[in-house]
Amino acid sequence: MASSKVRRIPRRKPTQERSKETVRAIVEAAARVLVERGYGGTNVNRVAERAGVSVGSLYQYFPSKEALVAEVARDLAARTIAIFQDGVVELARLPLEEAVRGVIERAVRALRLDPALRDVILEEMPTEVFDTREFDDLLRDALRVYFLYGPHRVRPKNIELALTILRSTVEAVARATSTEGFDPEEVVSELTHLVFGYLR
Amino acid sequence: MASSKVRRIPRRKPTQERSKETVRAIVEAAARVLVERGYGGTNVNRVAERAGVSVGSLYQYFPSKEALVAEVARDLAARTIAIFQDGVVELARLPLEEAVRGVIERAVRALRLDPALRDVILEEMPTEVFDTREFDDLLRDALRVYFLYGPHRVRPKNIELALTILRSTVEAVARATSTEGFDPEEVVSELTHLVFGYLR
Amino acid sequence: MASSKVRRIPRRKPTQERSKETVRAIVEAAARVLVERGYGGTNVNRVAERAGVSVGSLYQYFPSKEALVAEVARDLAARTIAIFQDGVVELARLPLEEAVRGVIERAVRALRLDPALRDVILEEMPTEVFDTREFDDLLRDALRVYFLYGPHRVRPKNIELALTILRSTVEAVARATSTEGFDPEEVVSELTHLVFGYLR
Amino acid sequence: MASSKVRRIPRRKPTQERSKETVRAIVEAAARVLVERGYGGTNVNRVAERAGVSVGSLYQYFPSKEALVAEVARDLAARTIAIFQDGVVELARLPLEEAVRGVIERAVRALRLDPALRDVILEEMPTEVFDTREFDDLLRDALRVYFLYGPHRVRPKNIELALTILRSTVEAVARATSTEGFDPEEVVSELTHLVFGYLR
DNA sequence: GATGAATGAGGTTTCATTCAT
DNA sequence: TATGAATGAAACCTCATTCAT
Repeated sequence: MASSKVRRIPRRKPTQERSKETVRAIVEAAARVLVERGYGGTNVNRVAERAGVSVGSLYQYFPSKEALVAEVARDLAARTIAIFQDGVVELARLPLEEAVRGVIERAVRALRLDPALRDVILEEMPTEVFDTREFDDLLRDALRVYFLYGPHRVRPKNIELALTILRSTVEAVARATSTEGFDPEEVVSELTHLVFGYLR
Repeated sequence: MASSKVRRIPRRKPTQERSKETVRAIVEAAARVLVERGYGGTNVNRVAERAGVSVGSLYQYFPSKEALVAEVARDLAARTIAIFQDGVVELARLPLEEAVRGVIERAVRALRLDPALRDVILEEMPTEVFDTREFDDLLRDALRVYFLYGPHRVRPKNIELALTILRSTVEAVARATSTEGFDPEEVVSELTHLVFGYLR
Repeated sequence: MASSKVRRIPRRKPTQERSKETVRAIVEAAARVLVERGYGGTNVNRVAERAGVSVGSLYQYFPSKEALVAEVARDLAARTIAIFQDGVVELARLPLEEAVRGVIERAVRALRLDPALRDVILEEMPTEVFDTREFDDLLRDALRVYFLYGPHRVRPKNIELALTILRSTVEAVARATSTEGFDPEEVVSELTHLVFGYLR
Repeated sequence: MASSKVRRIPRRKPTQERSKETVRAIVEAAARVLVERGYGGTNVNRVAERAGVSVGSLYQYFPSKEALVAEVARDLAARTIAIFQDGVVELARLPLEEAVRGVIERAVRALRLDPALRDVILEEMPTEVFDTREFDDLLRDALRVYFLYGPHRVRPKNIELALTILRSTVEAVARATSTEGFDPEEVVSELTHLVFGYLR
């Protein structure tokens, strides 16, 4: 039970160049170890060794093992969101159907970032450490535009259910097709079909 | 990672009545502890105590902790599959669209079984311990009938991709709507819409 | 032939017996290590090794290092109090002056129990771990009888101050004379003089 | 432990003004941290931070943690002794009884200096770090005058025992009455009574 | 001189597993 | 068969100390 007693927020902001490098090395090492050995096979000594620093250094920047893996998760989430949001402003100018397709496209591209690490984070990490709500909400909100701007054309009555269905569908399909050898463009096309087919 | 060194198959088949009861008590206790404390908070002593037996007894039936949690997962999978397959014979006689709806209905009903335990198993348990491929394949195969019996009506060209999409969609939606307060009938309706909308 | 069926070796040591022995061995080992290496030089591995058990066993009976040293302190306190209270009933029948002398005698005898361990406990152990209030209060109460039963003969006006003075004096003197080579009988005589000289 | 391997004497004498300030800041910070967190909760990083200097600077003036806390203890002892010895010359001119009272008065006043810090030093600090013998001897010597200058009036035969008793009594009472709300003048009066009552 | 990042030995604690009874 | 005391490897974390900048 690592639940509530453990600090999960970085102890200090690294101000100097050397520190930043060390922090980056630690987080990267942690990500690699997580992918290679799974959550259970990851321990702070292994991470420190892999990062080429001492455990002491690791603990100078992360107050606990949980804080470290949380940072790895936070980092992946941030990069995921960055991809998702890249060029999202331009979508507003496009016709609605292209906008939705743009949202799906970005979701698929974003979730193709480091699927192995994502798997470890989502499937092995204790739930308390990190939750994916931020990206989920973002995706939900992005899909919501369809309902807001074209409500007359939408078939589903229960909007909340429809949003839950669409959000989980897009995410699940994007993830399910990220590890195996599917062509992302094709996936986006099919997902767009799926979404419009559902709404009409 | 204790992955490959550990036996995951029960040491012996319990033949006597008393043994069966003990095994059942242990597996149930393990399931409850897993839900209550998460994978990390579950240990064999806790499970044994909860089951009202000694650790020694536990190890008489399960050669390792991994074997025990694998059994919990296997048990949930078996019960899930049982629900899914219940009345599946009758579906063969129905018109295709009703058959598909029947498949979705069963999938939704099956995945509504013990969602809390399912979450722990899918989201916290080391991947090696158990994989869900069995149910995944079953669902995939069930949906495949649609392609086999009515290929002329199906829009997607890439059958494997389509199957992957449908399988992950049905499962994701069923799970996403199982913990929150959605009406299963409505979920089935919407999912059916989704599937047919996608295929046409 | 009754001979050969008779067990000559006990089938088992009663399990509670075994545990008690282990606990006793651990507490005793801890006391010895504390005396030999001081509080800072005491660690659970050292204690376990000295007790001839594993760390695991130690943690089966004591949830933390603190709990262990607290038990050592508690144990010494209990033995101290036992000596102090031994024959205290008889004192009630004696003339008051002899009763007071009896109290002092018992205090001196009690505080001569394991002075080296007492020193470590009182002078190196974090205050939170254990406080000596129990014995202090006992001694204070015992001396109080003098004030209750012979108030007319007592000089001090401020009873609380007088009790604080007497209690700390008796304890300090008993401890100061326990490690060096003073004759306990002489110490008791002198302390009795001190107390009566103070009160008159 | 670490007792004998560690330097306990300052690395260098601070000759410059700035250095002296730094040293003072460090010692004061250490004293405050010791009082606030106890011996176990005190570490050099915490002290350095509190003093507003870097650990590196701290180690420029104190070769080890032990040397630092020893300096804190030494400092308190020096200040204690300074108070005790203040005006001690005048006592020589007074009648013996007033001289003894003067000694007691000074002891009580001296031991009322920073009782919280004194408690930490005496009750939590490893014995090797610092011993209180200096002040003890001073007090013992001061009380000895009574025996030297007026031996005919003294009741106790065993002078060493009597000195041990008086020294430990005065110190224990002074300390026991320093933290609670007792009037120092009253304490001095009572202690004087105690001493004379004992000697006669 | 001053800084504070880095070190790593050493401490506490957990828990899967064994085995004598 | 059942028990549960015992084991000990392995994990997490701290903090006195050093040293490049």
